[in-house]
Amino acid sequence: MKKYDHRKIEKKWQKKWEESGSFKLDKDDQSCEKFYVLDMFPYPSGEGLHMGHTESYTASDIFYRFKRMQGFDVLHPQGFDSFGLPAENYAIKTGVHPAETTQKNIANYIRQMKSLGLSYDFEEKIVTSDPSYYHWTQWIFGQFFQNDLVEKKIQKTNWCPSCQTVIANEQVVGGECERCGSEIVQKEIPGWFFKTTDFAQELIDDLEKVDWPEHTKKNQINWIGKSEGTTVKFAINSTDSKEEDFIEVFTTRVDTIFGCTYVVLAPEHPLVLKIKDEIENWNEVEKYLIQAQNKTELDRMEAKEKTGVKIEGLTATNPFNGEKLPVFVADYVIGSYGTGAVMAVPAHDERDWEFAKKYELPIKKVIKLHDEDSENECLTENGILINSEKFSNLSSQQARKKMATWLQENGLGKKQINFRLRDWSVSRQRFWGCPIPIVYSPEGEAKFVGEENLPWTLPQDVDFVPTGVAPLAKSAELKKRTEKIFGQGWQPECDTMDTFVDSSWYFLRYADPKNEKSFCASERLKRWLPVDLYIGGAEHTYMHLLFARFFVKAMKKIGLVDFDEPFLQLRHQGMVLDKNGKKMSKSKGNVVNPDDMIEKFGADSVRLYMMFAAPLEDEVIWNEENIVGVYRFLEKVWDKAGEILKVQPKSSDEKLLRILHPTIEKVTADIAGLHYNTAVSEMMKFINASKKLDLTQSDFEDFLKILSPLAPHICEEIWEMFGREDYLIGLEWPSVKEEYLKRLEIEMPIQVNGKVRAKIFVSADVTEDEAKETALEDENIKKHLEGKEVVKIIFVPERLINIVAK
RNA sequence: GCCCGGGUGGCGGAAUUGGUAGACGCGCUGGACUCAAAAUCCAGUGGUAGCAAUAUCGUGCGAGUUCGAGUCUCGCCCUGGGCACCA
Repeated sequence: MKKYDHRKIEKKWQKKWEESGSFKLDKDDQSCEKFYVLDMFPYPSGEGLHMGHTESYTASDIFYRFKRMQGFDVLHPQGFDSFGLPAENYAIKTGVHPAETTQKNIANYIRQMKSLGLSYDFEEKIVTSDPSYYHWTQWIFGQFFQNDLVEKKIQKTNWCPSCQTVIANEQVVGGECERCGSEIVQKEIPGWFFKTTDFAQELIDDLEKVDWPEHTKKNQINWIGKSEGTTVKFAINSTDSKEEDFIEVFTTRVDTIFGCTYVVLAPEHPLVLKIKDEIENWNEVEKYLIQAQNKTELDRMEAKEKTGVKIEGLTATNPFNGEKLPVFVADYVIGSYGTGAVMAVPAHDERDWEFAKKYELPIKKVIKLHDEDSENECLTENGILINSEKFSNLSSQQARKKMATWLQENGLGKKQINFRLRDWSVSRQRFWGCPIPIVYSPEGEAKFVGEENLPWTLPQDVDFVPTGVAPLAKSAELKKRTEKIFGQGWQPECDTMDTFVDSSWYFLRYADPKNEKSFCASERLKRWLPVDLYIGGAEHTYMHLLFARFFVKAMKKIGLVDFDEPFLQLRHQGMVLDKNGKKMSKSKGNVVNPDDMIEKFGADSVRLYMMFAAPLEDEVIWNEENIVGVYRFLEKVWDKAGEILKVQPKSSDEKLLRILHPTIEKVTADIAGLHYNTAVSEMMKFINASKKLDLTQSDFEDFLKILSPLAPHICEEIWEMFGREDYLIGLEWPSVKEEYLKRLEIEMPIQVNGKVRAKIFVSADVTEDEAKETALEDENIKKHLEGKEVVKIIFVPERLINIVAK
C-alpha cells in the first residue's frame, strides 16, 4: 500500500462530491427532521479567504456532516455579502467596475472553499449584489415603508470637504480623512431610518428565548441600554421671566435633585437658539456652538477634558426648592439622548463632578451611605436622603417613587423609559450598494417605486470619482427611467442602503434562493426557519445580530414571518493568531494564506488542526510546527487501514472494542456540543491504542465514520479502498454497543486525609466494604495510618476512597 | 471609566462540573534502524531530593468553606478584547 499523500486524494474527492451531487438537498422533501446550520457569509475581498473563515466554516461543515449522518435533512448554505466599500474604493482607484471585481473575487472564494472540502451547494448560493437578490431587499424595504417602519430624518455625517463625500466612522483617523488627510467636518443631511427603537423592549426580552453565549446576550442588552427615569421641568427665569418656558431634563436619579447645582444643555438643544436674544454672552456661546458642531463624534468621544460655556442671563429653577441655578451649554451632553438636557448633581455623578471641579461650581451631598467605610459609589443606590427637605430620611428607592409621583401630580414631569439604542440610519451616499427603491414627486413627496418596478436596478452609467453628490445622482439613465415611469419632474432617490440591510435577511432567502415570486415561499419558511445553529465571529455581537433580530421582528409584525428570533443557537469562533499570539494583519505581514497551508498539509490536516488546537470559542494560535501532530495521526489511520486490508482479521480484539465504543460515545457527545478539540484527541487515543491489536474492517469502518466529518477526504479514500461504492457522507452514524462501555476493572486511588497514598485495582462494581477492606490492607496506607485513628472513610463509587484519620 | 473574557509544565491545551492535576498534541532527552542524516519505531519527560520504593512542593497571589478545591466564597495582582461622556 502506498504512503498517505493528501495531494493525490483531496482534489479527487472534491470533484466526486460535486459530480455526484453529494451536497444537494431537496428543500421540499419533508420526510426527515430538518436542521439549519448557518455560517456568517463573507464579504468577497480581493485577499481571499482568511484563516478566521477557515476555522468557522470548518466548524459548521463538521456539524453539517454530523447531523446528516444522524438522519437529519440539513440546510447548510453559503453566499456572499458582496456590496460594500472596498470594491467601490478599488473602482475609484483603478476604474475597474465593482461588479467585475466582485465576480472575480467570488470565484476565488468558491475555489478556496471547495479546496477545504466544505460541503456547500454553490448552485444555491446567494449574492447580495445580484439583482435577483436585491430585488427582495428592496421589496422588504417597500413593505417597511408602507407599514410605517421607515422614516426620513436628518442625520449627522462625517464630511470630507476635499473628497467631497461622506466618510464612514472607521475611515476617520484622528479627525482626519483616511484617504486625503483633510479635516473632517460634520454635515447634516437627510436620510432614511429603520425604526429599530420601536422594538427595543422586545429585543431585550426575547433574548430569553435563545441559546446564545451569556456574554453575547449581556452585550446586546447593554447596547440597547434601557434606563428608567423621570423627566423634570425646570422653569426658566430669564431677565423678563417668561414663566411658560421650561428646560425639561431626563434623570434616572431624581432622588438626588436637591443636590442639583446647575443645569446643562447639549449644544444641539433648540432652546439655545430660541432664546438667543436674551443671552448676554451670545458671542461666546455662539463660538462654542460652532466649535462643538464641527467636532466629529470621535473628537467628542476622545475629549479628555470636559468643556462648556455658562449662559449668562439664564437661570433654571429647581421645582422642588425654588432654587435658581446657572445653565451651561456643554458637549458632554448629547442632543439626541433623553431630552438633550441634564440636571447636574456633581456630588453623585462623576461627569458632573469633573465639570463642577473645572468650573468651580458648588457640590452638594444629598445621599448618606449606610456603610460610610465603603468607597463604592454604586452604593449610593442604597443610601438615605439628607438635605432634601420633606424627602430627607427616605431611602433612595422610596424617594425616587415619591418624587416622581409629586412631579406627575404637579405637571412638572413624568416617568420615562429611555433607550441608548438609536434608530438605524440606512442611507449611504455610495454607488456599490442596494438602491433605495424610492422616488420623489415634483412636490417632493416620497413614494415606493412599486413591486412591478423591482428590481430597481443600479444604473450602469455612473462615474465613481466623488464630486460632492451621491454617485447615482450623476446617472442620466436613472433619471430617465424615473421620469419615464412616473412622469415629468419625478426624481429618483440617489442613496443606496447600508450593507447591513443586505445581511439582515439573507438567512431567509437561503431556504428559497431562486424564487422569483417572493422573497421566500411560505412553505419553505415554515420548513427551514428559524436557523438552528449560527456560527460566526464575536465581532458581530452588536450590529449584525441586532439588525437581523430587528428584521425578523419587523417582518413578523407585518405578517411576513411567524417566528420571533432568527437564530435559536449561536456560537462564536475565536480569533486565529500567528505563532507569537499576535493578530494577523497585512501591515504586520504575518497573514497566513489558507491556500498555502492546504497545499502543504492538505485540507484534512488544516481542518483537523484548526479544531484540535483550542476550543472553538477560544483563540487559536496557528503554528505550522504543531500541525505535524495531526498529519502523523492521519498517517497512522492510513497505515492501520492498510494493515487491515492486508491481514483481514477475523475478529477484533475485545480490549480494543472496549476502547472503540467509549470513543464513539465520547466523540458523538463532543461533536454535538461543538467540543471538537477533545473529539480529536479521543480519536488519537484510539488510533494509538489500536497499534498491534486486531481490528476487523467492519469495526474500523465505525471509526472512519466518526472521523469523516472532521477529515472527510482521507476517510472517503479508505472507504473506497475497502471496496465500498457509496459515499461516507450521508451514511448512518455508528451506534454504540453498550456491552463494551462498562469498565471491568478500575484503578482506584486511596487517599489518606485527601492525599493519594496508594492505588488499587478493583472490579468496577466493587462494593464499598470490599473496597475499604482492600484499601486498608495496602502497605503504604498502613504506614500512613500508623499511630492514627481512622475517623471515617469516604467512598465515591468508581472514583476514590478517602480515609480520614487523626 | 464601563462591560465581557482569561491566568494550569518549555509551548497549545485536558480535567466526567467538588473526587488521581497535566489527557491528547508539539517540543525536548535517551535508545533502535542508518555509512550518515531525515523519516519511523521504543522509552522517558511539572519542580526538588533519592538508584529506587517514596517523600515534598505545585493550577497568578492571599485568606476561607470542605474528608477533599484548578473547580465554590471573599479580597488582591496581572492580562486580552469590546464600548465609549446615555444623565
